[in-house]
Amino acid sequence: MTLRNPSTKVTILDVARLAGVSKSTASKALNNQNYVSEATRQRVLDAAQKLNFSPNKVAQSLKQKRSYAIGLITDDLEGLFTTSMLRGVDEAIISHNFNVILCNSFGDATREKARLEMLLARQIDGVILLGYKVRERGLPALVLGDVPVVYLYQYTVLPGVPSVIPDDFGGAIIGTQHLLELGRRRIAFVNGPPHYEVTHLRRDGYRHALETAGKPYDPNLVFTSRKWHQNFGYEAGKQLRELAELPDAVFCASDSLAIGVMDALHESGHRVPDDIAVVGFDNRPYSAHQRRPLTTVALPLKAMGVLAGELLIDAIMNGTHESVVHRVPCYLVRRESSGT
Amino acid sequence: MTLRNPSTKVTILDVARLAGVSKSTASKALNNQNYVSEATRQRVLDAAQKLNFSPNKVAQSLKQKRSYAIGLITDDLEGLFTTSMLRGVDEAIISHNFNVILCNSFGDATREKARLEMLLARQIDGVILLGYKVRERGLPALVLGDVPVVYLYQYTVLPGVPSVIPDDFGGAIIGTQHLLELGRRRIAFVNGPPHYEVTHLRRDGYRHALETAGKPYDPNLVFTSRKWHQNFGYEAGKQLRELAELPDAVFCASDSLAIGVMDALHESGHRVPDDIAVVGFDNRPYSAHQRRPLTTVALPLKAMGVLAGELLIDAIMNGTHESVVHRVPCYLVRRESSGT
DNA sequence: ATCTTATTGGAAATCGGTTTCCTAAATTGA
DNA sequence: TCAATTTAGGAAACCGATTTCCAATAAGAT
Repeated sequence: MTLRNPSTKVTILDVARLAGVSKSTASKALNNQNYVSEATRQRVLDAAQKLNFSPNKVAQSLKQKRSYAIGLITDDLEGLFTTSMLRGVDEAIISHNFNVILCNSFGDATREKARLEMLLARQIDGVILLGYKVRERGLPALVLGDVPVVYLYQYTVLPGVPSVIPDDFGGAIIGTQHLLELGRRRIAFVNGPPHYEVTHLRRDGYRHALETAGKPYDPNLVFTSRKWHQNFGYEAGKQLRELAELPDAVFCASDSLAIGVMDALHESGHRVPDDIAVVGFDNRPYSAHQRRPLTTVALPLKAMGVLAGELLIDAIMNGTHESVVHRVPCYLVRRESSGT
Repeated sequence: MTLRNPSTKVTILDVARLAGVSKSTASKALNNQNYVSEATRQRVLDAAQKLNFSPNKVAQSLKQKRSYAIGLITDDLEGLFTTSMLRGVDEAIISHNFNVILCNSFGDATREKARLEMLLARQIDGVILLGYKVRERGLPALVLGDVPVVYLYQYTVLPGVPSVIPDDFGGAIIGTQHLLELGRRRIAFVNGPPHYEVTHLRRDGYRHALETAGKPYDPNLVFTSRKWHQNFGYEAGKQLRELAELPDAVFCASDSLAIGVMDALHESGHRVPDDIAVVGFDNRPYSAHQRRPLTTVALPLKAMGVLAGELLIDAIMNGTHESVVHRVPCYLVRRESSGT
């Protein structure tokens, strides 16, 4: 495709000439500035329209020292969660006429530094650092000037830098309460590996919801699997079904674990949700398409992206930096595995 | 984070002054141009180093009329496939010192046009259109000037525009041959909805591989499901297990279908892969974590992204536009569901 | 009718680089 | 030794906008 498009080459000078005014007047008219009469403004606007004029953003950036672009560095572009957040960020900032410049650092500190430097050379107005892995603290401070930063899906201890993460504790409460409201009495909990912080938060939420409802927290009903994989959920499910008295519900710290648990229950002839209700956590895309579609506590990924984008825009426009950790509430997605 | 970073504000003039030369000489020295003595070049380089100088890309872009940025518009940022391709693109172009500006069009033509115009205003050097949905042909031609375009994961009929798609036909041959090589004789095929082009390509590949091996193509062994979901694979699996003589292998047109099929087989006590081997198509992230990890024909998503990036860079640098459809070969991922 | 004060619009500077063009010095050739 | 050529480096134009500053005109006040 090499079709000539004249509009690409139209400059403000062409518009000015057609309107019979100077470059500066044209600029003022186009930017709704004062000191230009309504009549000439209209002439300029008409001329711009006629020529299909679109200002060269590069030239604008150079003069205004604002590029209307933000950099987004992720350490894992293949991650399942990344994209939803990306989409949220894009949605939030595009409405302010900003754009995202995307980079993948592969979680490598050297590469991350190189990307940051490249982004700064492009005069980006802000940065979102999206990632799972813990970033070496202080690194961005080394490179960044007065460019605001927001951490997404990750904590930071840097002063003046907000971070946006899911409210795992609250999410676990939502999941547990859902089961309680359905009238379930003995609710087991299948947790992920203990070296993740989320596992503690989710278990605490489960416990909190139980105790708030006046139910005792029974450690015998809590299972811990070594990994997040479905296979480990299957193992947990096998343990579960060997309990003297089968619980009437299981809350799992992830969808993959929940699917494994359902698999084990199905194998032993237990019916989901009739005999035992199952609720997961994360809202993975495939969870809707299980034989028994999975009720789950969804991570507010898109909302997190939107919030991160808005925080950044706010910091750029109004200079507001607060090192607050924003925990975005999770929400329940009801499907068949928990009954009705 | 509002730490002051002096390096951001260093201009080439500062470098020139420190080196005791003019702006123009400094520029020539930094860009390895002729007409500058080795001694002064060294002085300039040293000065630049000392001041930690990094040229303002915006200013460079303005003069050079090249932004070293490409636009990538996707119609589905949440799609599971998108990210791997994104990563490939990023990897390919970053090595040429280009960056990706990312936009989501949600498959909406109006929005896509708006994004394209914004990207063009940013003086991007090329565009990758990534998407599932069929794009209204001619649209980009309307907006784009002489900016090269590459279609990714999608055909185009536009002249001079290359597209990069997976080789579904070849992939189906690979999957079928794998089963043949394992000694399987009666190989069934579970296909997706017939209104997709891939379903025909994949079935044709299956058929081609069979016939090349001297095996007859038996329509009774071919099942067509109405949707791609796992549940529809489960239904196909139920039909399959009611055949008078059970096949010793099933090749499925997608991983989700394959997982449903395995589910049905497990339910009726058939063992995978002992009684019947199962191979999927797509290599979805979750396929590795099934109770019986799924052997599958992987879509070369990252490689496709890399190729698209390289084609675009080539078009930008050397002006090579060919409207070729590049079919990138799929590859086999061996796991337990097909045995060893 | 005259002086002041807003309005309006243009000339020129600016952003930070690259590139063209020109001059002075050094080198080469006859 | 002197003209012709190369080489090195600087002055200035340029990319395409915005923005400051200034001048001309119109409006308002006395």
